[in-house]
Amino acid sequence: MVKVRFSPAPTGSLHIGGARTALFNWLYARHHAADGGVFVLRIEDTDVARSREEWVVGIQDTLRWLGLDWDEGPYLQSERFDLYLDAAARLLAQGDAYECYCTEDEVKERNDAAVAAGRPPGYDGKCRGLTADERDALAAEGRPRTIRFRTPDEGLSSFTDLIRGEVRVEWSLIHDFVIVRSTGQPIFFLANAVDDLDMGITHVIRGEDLIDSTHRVLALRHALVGGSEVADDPKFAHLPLIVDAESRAKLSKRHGAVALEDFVTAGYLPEALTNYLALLGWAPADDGHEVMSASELVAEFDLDRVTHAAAGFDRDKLDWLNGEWIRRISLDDLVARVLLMAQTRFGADIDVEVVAQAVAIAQERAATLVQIVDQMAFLFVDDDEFAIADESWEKVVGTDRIAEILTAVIEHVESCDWTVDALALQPVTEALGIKFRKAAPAVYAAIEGFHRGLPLFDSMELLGRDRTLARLRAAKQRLG
RNA sequence: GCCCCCAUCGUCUAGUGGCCUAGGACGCCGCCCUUUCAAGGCGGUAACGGGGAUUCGAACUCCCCUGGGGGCACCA
Repeated sequence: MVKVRFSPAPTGSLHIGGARTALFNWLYARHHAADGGVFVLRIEDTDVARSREEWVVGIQDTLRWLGLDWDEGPYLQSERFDLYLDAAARLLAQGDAYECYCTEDEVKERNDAAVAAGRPPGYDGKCRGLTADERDALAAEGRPRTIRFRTPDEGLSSFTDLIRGEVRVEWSLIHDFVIVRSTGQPIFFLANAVDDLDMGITHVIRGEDLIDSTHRVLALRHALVGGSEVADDPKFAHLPLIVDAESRAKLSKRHGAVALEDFVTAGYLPEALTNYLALLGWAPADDGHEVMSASELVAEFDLDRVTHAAAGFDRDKLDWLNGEWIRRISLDDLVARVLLMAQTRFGADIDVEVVAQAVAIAQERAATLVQIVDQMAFLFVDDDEFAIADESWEKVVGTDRIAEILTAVIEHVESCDWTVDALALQPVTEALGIKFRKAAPAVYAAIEGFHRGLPLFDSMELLGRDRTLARLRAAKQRLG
């Protein structure tokens, strides 16, 4: 039996790290389809103040875009508060939890004092031994009340991580923690423990940043179950974190895109993203083949090949993989994906046939969808709005004998029969004694607006003779 | 400060005591192809953090150091 869950907090859009966690869960579930292989989506929105409906929706959209379909859910923890509060009441009755009347500020103050005195921070257990009368008195003062879980004072907490092996820590280092806020809302640890139990989760696959919280969740689970039914504990697998390849620091906006949505708009394919993300912290047994489809990944994925060290996110390799995937999907498929972007950018009325032809040429050379759209832009810009990019114009002006070249090319295009053969410009510049490779950037820029882009023949054909001529003349005129 | 985790080319990684004069991929460099640039083909550069120990033999096992990361909330 295999049942996993991806449980994001809807406090922002799905980012690279979350997507990788979701992917590994999904891969694991699908790989173990024969054993049930259920993938659950659970939204952990217990922090009502920070959670937002739009993120709940956005995360699902992104998961769908990635092709990660779930079998159960989405469950919203905000709709299951009763369950958690019942559990808290039981823990209270069992004596595994107690009511705490310390305010947030007081706890913080005592914490700071402890640190200043060289003692470790953490709740000091002040309210642990409160009598019923003392509690009533504190409540009568109108003090806020939280519920804290009572952790053992000594001994060792340990669990076996599928990736890291035995993980142990001293209980004395884990202080009593809040499981129900003063607002009456449950906290992550509680909801997490209750739900994993209730939903019968068998494997918890998540980021390494959560490894230390595992002890607390497990203690809660055991208290809830009554005794330590360790045999029924889910198996844990903590994935290495994804960091910025350059700085080795946690991935953040400073290092470029981190939200999956940004990669969508930047023109990456879900096939490439899942492929790349899978390779971050995992490698197939035969690491000679890296371009892998989702189904290949599913077939080969397993937790025992997950690496241990933090993985650096390398945009260059993603770009390469994306190009590989652009070349692998069918032309029709690629056209469909590019069309939407192109229409948004150039207008809904653009000629689909022209788009299709441009895509066909770009497919074998581009790295991203945006690059493809960029490269066809010259076809959809009105001639009176067409302008050569500054960067390219500088190159043009810097070209030797540029006026001569443009003049010769214009004359040639005017007099040729506008057939593929007649479009050959190489002899034109060579008649001037100039190698075409020297003259090329200027001609490209004049016609495509950029000194790098689609092949010249095709571009001229797609543009048509009149517009080609108009642009060449405009470039010559701009030279003065 | 305390606790935990981690450590092979710039990056992702293969490697589980001899097959390693350490393999692949991205990047980078060079060449080829070429109506610019790309794409593609071919080739090259480049790593076991340091010190002990175990062993006939260590990238692989153990210890220490160093370095990096994570955690210690009424966030998740």
